[in-house]
Amino acid sequence: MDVKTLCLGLLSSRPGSGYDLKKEFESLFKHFFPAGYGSIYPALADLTAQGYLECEEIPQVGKPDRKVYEVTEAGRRAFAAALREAEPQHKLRSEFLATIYFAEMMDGDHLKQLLDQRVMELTQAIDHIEETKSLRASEFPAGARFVAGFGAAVAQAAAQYIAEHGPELLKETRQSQGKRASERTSASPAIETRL
Amino acid sequence: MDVKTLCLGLLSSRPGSGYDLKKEFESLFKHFFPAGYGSIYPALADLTAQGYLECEEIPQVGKPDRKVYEVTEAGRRAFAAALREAEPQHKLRSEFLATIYFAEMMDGDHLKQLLDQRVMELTQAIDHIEETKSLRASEFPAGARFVAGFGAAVAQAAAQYIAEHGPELLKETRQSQGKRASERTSASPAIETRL
DNA sequence: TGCAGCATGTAATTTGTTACATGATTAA
DNA sequence: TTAATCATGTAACAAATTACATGCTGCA
Repeated sequence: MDVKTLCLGLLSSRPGSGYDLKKEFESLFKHFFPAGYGSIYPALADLTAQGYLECEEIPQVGKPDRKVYEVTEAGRRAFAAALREAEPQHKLRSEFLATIYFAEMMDGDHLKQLLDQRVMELTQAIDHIEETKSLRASEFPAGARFVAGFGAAVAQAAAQYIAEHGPELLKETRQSQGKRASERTSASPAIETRL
Repeated sequence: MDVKTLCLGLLSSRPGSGYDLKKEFESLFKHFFPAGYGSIYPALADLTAQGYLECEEIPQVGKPDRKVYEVTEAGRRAFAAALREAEPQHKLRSEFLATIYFAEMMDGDHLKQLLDQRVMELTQAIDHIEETKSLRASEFPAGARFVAGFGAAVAQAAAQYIAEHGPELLKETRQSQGKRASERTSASPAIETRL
């Protein structure tokens, strides 16, 4: 399951352009399957070359022709097959957690800032989900509702965990900070930060 | 924050080989920052070339020399800087959610199987976290505890959500399945499944 | 006898991100 | 006048995954 397959799936409900798809990705998949133009446009070109999409070019003034893609019968079958076959992965790559793992090597202010930041992002994600739900209320099928609810529930749990355990972490690391400060060698300015 | 940086960070606590690091990744970062040998070995080579690590080769019989890496002072500073600079991302790519989004196009049995599978994986993840905690109880610093707790809390919430809302989803899609079956065109066998 | 664990690495491939390239319209 | 929206794409780059390549030891 990649961006290509997802484009095909979205176009199975209704035809649309690459630009439209990008917006769908933003509103529907933003938090668990983001995609940029750089993935979407090539995906559409590939799918068309494979005969899974057909493209109608609608001339426009002042902007590039709008290319509206529509699924072919073969495309529909291919997508159904992809859904059937899928052994769907759930891949997380969290620099946030990786950083926090090293909390004891960080200074307290920075750590606090990271935690606050993350809570804010989670809150925003929840708001975004609610917003999408209400904007699209009329056309929100069961799968979409489930997924949106899932995202909100998980984000809620994450935010709650940070709120509950963040202060504790801050306290614990501040103490080891103190210890470390006295052990500290000389100050070391101007370090390149990129490895 | 990439595999390279993380290797440096892990080696800041204690020296070790690529093989050792792989095991650390498995026990500590498995669920939010997995890494294979294919990323770790090149990372160690790069870090050594940059002067952030030093390598001691310990001859062994029957197996390749064990290469034990140790952080240099420059490496320590570089890692501290990386922690300071980081604007850590939290990236999720869930084929699972993407697939579920299209629940209505799937058959009920398959959908149920996907949900059950996911719950099982989440349960396993929670078990794995508990196991790691108890195995390493003695050397589990504040950051590690926070991260482990975070993972468990979020996985718990996810499993709970599926348990609570899965049946509902199954019911809703089974109905539209019925509708769809009557609308269905001809049977279509032997479809290539890879796009 | 066979598998898991120890131990290293390279190379090809896949996938996606970021930057580049262009340019009109409309609302604040 | 400045930013956002509409609208398309390519090319270079980054990063990680997968497959390949090798081979001993110890346990069941």
